[in-house]
Amino acid sequence: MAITLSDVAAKAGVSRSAVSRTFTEGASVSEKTRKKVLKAATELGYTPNYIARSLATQRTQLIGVICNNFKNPYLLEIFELLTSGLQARDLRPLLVNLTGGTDPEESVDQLTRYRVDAVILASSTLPTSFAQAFEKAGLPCIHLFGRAADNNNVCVVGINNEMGGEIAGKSLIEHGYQKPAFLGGPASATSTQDRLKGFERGLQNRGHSVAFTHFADNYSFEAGYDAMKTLLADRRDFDALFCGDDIIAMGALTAARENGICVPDELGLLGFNDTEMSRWPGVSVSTIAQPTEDIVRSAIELAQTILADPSRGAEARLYACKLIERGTLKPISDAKSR
Amino acid sequence: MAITLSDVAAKAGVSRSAVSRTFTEGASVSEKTRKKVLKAATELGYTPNYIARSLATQRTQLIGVICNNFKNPYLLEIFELLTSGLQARDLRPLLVNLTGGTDPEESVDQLTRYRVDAVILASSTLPTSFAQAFEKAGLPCIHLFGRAADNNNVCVVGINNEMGGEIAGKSLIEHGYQKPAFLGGPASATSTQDRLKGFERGLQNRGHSVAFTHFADNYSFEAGYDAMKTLLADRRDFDALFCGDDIIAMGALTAARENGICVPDELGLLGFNDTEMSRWPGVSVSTIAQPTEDIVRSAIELAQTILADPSRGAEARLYACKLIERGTLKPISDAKSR
DNA sequence: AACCATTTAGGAAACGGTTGCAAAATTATT
DNA sequence: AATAATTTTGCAACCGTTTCCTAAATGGTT
Repeated sequence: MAITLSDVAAKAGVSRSAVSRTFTEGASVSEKTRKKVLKAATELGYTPNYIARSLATQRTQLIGVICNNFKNPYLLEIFELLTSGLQARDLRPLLVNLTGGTDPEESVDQLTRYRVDAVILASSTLPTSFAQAFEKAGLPCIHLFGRAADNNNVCVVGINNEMGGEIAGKSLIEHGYQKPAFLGGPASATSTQDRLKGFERGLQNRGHSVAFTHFADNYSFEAGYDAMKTLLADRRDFDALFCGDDIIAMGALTAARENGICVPDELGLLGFNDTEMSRWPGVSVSTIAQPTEDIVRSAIELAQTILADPSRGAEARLYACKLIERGTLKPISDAKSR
Repeated sequence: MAITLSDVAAKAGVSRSAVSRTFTEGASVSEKTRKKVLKAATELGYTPNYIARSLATQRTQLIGVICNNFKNPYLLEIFELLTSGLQARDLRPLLVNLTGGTDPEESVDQLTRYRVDAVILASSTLPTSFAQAFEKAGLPCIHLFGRAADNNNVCVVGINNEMGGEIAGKSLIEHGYQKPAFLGGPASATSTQDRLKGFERGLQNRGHSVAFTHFADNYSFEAGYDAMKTLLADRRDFDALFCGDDIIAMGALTAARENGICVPDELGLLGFNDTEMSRWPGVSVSTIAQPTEDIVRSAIELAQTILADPSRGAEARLYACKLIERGTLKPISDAKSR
């Protein structure tokens, strides 16, 4: 039923090689035969079979994309960039959802079977060992938003989370808060760990320290909301909260308002990621922005580079992040801070 | 470098067929050879090559998934269900992002090249002609949340949008609103068109009519917010608003509050989809729920059924939807309505 | 017109599996 | 123990491409 190369070759009166070449970028065919082939191909309605091609070329143009948090709208922004970026380069995303069973072996197998050219790990909560499992299996892996440990051999594209935390700490103090606390994502997430570390440093540099640390169960509204409720029920003493993600900040903000707490006067709130939601009128949470677009683009480019030259070593590309001031921070006091 | 079937066969001292059979569900191999093969395979670290297998079997186990609105968090809920549902059945989603250039031909080509077994069109805004383009190309297509036109030959799994609209109309009246208006998604979306139709009918049945209709540019917070701002600036006369989606309702709600309008007393608000966000404390928008989980599961099952029996005709599976009462509708007046 | 340098074309062997078929091995039946 | 029925095995062809290699065609020089 399906039209193949041979059908086109027969109809055009040329060899199969000739047909193959017309559909291969940069192959040598005369203008005359190309015309003939193209004509026959459109008449027959031929579409090249990339599965067969992949078998012959040992390249699938498939990129495995691994995700594990579908509760965070930020993922959607990443998806949008990732999918459009990949397909603009003639690559196709093959999705793996890790929610539920987080077994590296299983997902490695899934993707190896399809011989994906590379894997993009789109998660800040997975340990570096996860990415290494892919490398070990011979799959080039790029850990998007991962931690750039110095001893490992896997590519990372993201930000310096410690720096992000430091900026957060510095900013809260500058905006006149005295007892800043930390509400991270899950304690096991490297992003949370690193942001906390930087946060502590940022506060110490200014002679302060973190009031307390608390971890939400995951990066979601609900987790942020519940965590804040707990903090308030426990009557914890704090006047500012650095949250591990905008969605957590959003949950915390809602809980705070429900308890009649005035943001930003009684409580300063800082999120992370500068998601679209944080910009919404009526929400307007101040946040630490990472250049998501640059990061995703860079990751895709890096993937291509590695494919072109597999001997290339691992590389970390870390971008700077910056404070975005919105409604959940009180204005910097006229004292000569800064 | 990569281990192949032949390597395993050689090591195990059996034929290539024997190895193939051990890795094929339900093929005939003796326990003895299976053991030998498995042993050799694990020692060598063999992983079957699904690309090669696909070429031989004419089945890729790939399902094309097409999306076009990454601004709506509802999509994330769908993704979660879709990806986990597919991989539970040993199918893999191959993503196509339609945002930007919405060219059917192009995406048909992309997916035909990879010989996906079927296509799931996850969008309520695309015309039915889009789905038909896939069918014409020989790709079984399931239009998730699509319109079930009676004359077409493509599968649809979703809800009866007219019925959803009718429930909305009925509910607004029952809750005591007098001048209900309609704020849909883009006017070109079949879901919006059908919901409007049902809405009008629902109102008429109770002796009312729609105050006016307005269409947001797309299914997004921003579009809902902007639309509401326009309506308010124009001093439109309405006391209830049926929105085409929760995210639009959310934008509208925010705009209304900014203008000091009291919801639900001065303005009733009704969303659609019962998204997680609509349940958030502090948001709590009343909404029309569709059984998303059932719908997605059903779509996947239908895909499998069609694959098993390609001669099967098109089929529409429409689910009922229902009102979820939350904070944006005033309580039903003690008058004897209902 | 004869020669050489370049392009272009075709044949055939991969790529890594599956599967129909016939032969071999096993098990069941008498 | 011989035979029949059944299961297991291996061979070889095939799935739809690419690509190396050699041969043919083309074009440019003298």
